[in-house]
Amino acid sequence: MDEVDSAIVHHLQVDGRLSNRALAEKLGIAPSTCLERTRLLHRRGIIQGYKAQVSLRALNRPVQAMVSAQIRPLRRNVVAAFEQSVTRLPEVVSVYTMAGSDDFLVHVTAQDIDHLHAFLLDQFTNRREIVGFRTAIIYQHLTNPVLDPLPPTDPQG
Amino acid sequence: MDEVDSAIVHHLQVDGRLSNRALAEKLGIAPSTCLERTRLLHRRGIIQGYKAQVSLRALNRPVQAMVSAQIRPLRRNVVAAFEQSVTRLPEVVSVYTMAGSDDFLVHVTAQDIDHLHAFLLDQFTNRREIVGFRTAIIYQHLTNPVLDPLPPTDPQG
DNA sequence: CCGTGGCCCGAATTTCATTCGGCTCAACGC
DNA sequence: GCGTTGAGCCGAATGAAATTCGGGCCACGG
Repeated sequence: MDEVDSAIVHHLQVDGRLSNRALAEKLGIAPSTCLERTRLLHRRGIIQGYKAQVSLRALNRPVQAMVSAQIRPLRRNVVAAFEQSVTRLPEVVSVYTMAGSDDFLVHVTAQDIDHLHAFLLDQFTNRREIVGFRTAIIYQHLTNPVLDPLPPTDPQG
Repeated sequence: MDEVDSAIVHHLQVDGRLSNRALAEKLGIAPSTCLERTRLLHRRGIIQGYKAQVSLRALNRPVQAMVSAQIRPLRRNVVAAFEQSVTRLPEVVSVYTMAGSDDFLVHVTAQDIDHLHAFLLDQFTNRREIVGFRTAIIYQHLTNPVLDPLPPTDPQG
């Protein structure tokens, strides 16, 4: 993971369909070298894959909310079952398993407020293990376009 | 946005580097047709781009946290400035602008707990507009691999 | 019945991915 | 000092893919 690797990762985060030749040219290395580097990044699990970014509006999902939930008992199998089943629901974008007063944050999307409400009644109110949840509407979700490696500095410095 | 378009979006969410030929074959259409469809999805803004998925461990960011913050005054320019500047910080993955008791949720990553603490002291404690924030550690972050269009059903049904 | 436009197709061309033999250089042992 | 070894890089050659484009099919409207 030298600086060439970092640059590859950086550029592929900006444009995941960048051609190998174009990438090589950006870095000032030969296409064959670039290909080998990139393949190694895959094999080492540093690049885990590529995904198209899709407009939530176009997917008929303009309403977003964050649901914080507490479940009991907090046993391994209960936690794992909750994570797995909730992640699979089509309305769910992602699930954060948390330390603190909430056990989970669930990012959900829906067609409109009515569907959001129906979803919560069907999927959260009904579950035995959920002892409480709160829903907060998301006005906007901004994402950092690129995550580069953080330098190994001293936190004091 | 017929079912062929949905299938294209679906497959490119699973594998953003799927070749046009392979995609065409999956859908049972000609490569030229598939290319035209896909280009239209780009032009209409339905597919917004492609991003490599990168291991946070490999980027030296094994620690994740969710920071909920309240800012005052809740004026348009203050809100926008906060969103913009925070999203740009390298430790920040994404920023949710919220309705409810918290104004923002900020997903942050750091090398370790010490760096997380230093980051919060530097970037949150110092800001005038932040009147309070709480930090919760994220044990795990699961993501739904695919977001398909939600059907236009009745929420009661 | 006869355009017209939307959508699709397949062949041709250009560009790209991938392979592979060879080069350089630094580290190592003798 | 000197040969060996291995890692990493390069560029030409080959095969595959992206892209273009002329044309076919079909539903629709006059």
